[in-house]
Amino acid sequence: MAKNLLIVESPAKAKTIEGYLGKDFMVKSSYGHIRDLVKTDDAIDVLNNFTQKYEVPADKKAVVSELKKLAKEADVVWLASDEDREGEAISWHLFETLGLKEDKTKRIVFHEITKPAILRAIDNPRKIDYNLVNAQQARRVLDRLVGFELSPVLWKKVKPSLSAGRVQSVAVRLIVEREREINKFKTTAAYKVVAIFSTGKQKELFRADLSERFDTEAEATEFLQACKNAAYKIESLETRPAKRSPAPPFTTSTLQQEASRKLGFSVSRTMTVAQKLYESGKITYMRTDSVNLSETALDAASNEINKAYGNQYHQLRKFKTKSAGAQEAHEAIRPTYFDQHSIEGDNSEKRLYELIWKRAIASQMSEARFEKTTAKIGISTRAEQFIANGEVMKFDGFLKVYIESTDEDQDVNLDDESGNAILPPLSKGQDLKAQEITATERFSRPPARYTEASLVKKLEELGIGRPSTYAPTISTVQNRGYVVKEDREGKSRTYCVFSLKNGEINKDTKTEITGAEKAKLFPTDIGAVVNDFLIQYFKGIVDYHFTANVEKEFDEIAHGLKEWTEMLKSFYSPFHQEVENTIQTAEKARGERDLGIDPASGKKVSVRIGRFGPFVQIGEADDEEKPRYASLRSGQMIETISLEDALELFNLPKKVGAFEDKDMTVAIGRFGPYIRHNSAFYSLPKDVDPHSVTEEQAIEIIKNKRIKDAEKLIKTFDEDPAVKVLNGRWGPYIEYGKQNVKIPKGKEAKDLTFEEVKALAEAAEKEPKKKGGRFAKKKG
DNA sequence: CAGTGAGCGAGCTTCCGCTTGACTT
Repeated sequence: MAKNLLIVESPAKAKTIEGYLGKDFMVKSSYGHIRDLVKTDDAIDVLNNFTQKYEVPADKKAVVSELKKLAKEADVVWLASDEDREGEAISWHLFETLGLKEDKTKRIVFHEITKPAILRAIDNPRKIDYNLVNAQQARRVLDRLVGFELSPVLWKKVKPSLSAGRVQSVAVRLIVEREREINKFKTTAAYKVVAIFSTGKQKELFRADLSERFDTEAEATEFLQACKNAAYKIESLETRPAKRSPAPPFTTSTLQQEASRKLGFSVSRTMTVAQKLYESGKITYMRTDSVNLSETALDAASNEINKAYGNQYHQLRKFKTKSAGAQEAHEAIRPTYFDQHSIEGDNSEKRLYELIWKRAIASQMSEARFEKTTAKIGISTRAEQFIANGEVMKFDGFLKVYIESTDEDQDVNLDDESGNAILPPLSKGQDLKAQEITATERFSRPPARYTEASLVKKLEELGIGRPSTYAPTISTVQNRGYVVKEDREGKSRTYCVFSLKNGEINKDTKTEITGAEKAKLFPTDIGAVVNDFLIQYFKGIVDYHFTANVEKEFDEIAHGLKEWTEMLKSFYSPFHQEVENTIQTAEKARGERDLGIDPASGKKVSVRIGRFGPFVQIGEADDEEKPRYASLRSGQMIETISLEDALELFNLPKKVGAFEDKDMTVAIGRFGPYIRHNSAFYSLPKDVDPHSVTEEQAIEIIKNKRIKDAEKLIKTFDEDPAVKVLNGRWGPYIEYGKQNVKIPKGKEAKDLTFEEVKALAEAAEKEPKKKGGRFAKKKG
């Protein structure tokens, strides 16, 4: 039996460390926290110094009983959870739950999983830091109090099953407020002028931008007129060195951002793939806020750079974290072995690994050096100048392996073509010819909608959330129906281009698509209503700085400067009072908005949230004639829908013809337009306008749907035609009434008899639905 | 899913932060 039991949080980490230590050590994992507050409302006794009731959740019982047994047999138990607030609390919970003895327990910490770091830690054990534990308890209790007192207020005043919390409610607020900024944004147009100059020599053409823009068409054309007979001359020429340095190695948040931009991964996909890489020993821990690399890693990176690129490419760098809330219990995310430039695995694993490898290697490489040239070109007839920028790379440095992208790279930005071109040899005073000068109408752009990754970036800047919660938070706000991730089609708009060529000015009108969005976060009506409600009644909680402020107090607790129960008391009593007041005084929030009067009937038109989502109502409940209702379509919101668009929703359902002796009607449901035929539903393809569907189109759509359904169908039964055996995404299944039943292995779907199908369905109904893990998806 | 939108009311929902597999129509 091992004399020493060492407990870490992650099983993959346990395996690695066991390899570093001798057979005297058994290394086990707690799988994160082993206890949590009970799920009920009596988890915290607020009248009695916030005394907490903890329990070991069902899925942790086995871990705890195994650890308990091993701890009893060991001479010394080493608590080696992470060195941060949560890690310290895990050690304390282990100490309490496993019934450890003070004199047989040692607390150790390390920030990197390397042999010297582990051995050093074992040589320097300490005691559990109860100040840090108290800071964690304050954090945990505050989050529970906020979440479990606010959410029920929403159930009463808005809608059941909603939720609010310190983190999620701010995430929703960011998205709601960004959407409103976009809605109220006023686009302005200006003319941007670009010239193509030639030196006179063959093929020596380059581009230069005018230093100013023109607000009106008249000013732009006046400028081009003046250019007709102008002479151009280089008035100044400046060349200066420039350099660019590599970014630090990845943290969770920067990995999520870069994987989103470069690989198109969602935040959760990045984490799933990274988890696989971590478990197979290819990268270090993937939930980290640290940009630090271990000495071992710095050496390995240095060796690899010298070997692969030469030592002029190596530059030792130590990065400091910029994010305020960082706890830095781990290293930055880096490859375990720098000499592995790529790995075996599936495609996404390979790509993510390469991204991590490149970023980590580049962070230890020398800067890239450039020579930047700026030429200012005078116009004989005008005061403005054209400016040409050129850039020549003198030494590639870290750019040999890695170019960091930015959010702006994703947007199509026609204004941003300037910069890095190569200029021909130029000299001061040189005369130039203008081949072509164009003045193009360009529009100002509203702030960008959040992507999952840019929301994570913003949350991290505000110090809200932790590496382990960024991905789950994004799921939560979507599962609650506060936010949707969607593509939206853009609108086309026209713009003018004036060009001066061969002494003539031509006007051209072009069209472009604007406002198209891909995988962006949009608020829903319920998200907006909940947000406004929280801002009205709980301004302090949804304040962008609330987390940062309480974090300061948690830090004081951690340093022994503040009593954790005192901190909670001064927070809780005014907060609880607000909760009580709100329950007493607040009206039910339905997000109602009046749109005006329906010209056809003279009745009031309003929009609000109902049981089935947002809808328009014409007329009022106490009118003699009943009000008429229609659901809003996806993409329409209460706060932005126009009277015209709202009335348009009532032009349907509409008969479009008949097929097989039954009428076909087109209508718009919550999930978009559809055709109803013989009590069946057929969704309209996205490119078909529901208001102008023809009979032929409708028949075509119905036929296509039937063909697709027939392809899925394996068999039906004479005994009950509603029962079907179908081919699904994960193999064959039975559709029996409202439930779908999986077909057990070893059964051929096409050989099933009706009796067998019935038996399977009934067995499935009796069997209580297996619950997934603690993280199984819940229905939204 | 989609057509609806009254009202009653039992019983339920909910937080953030550590961790992995189990699970999916």
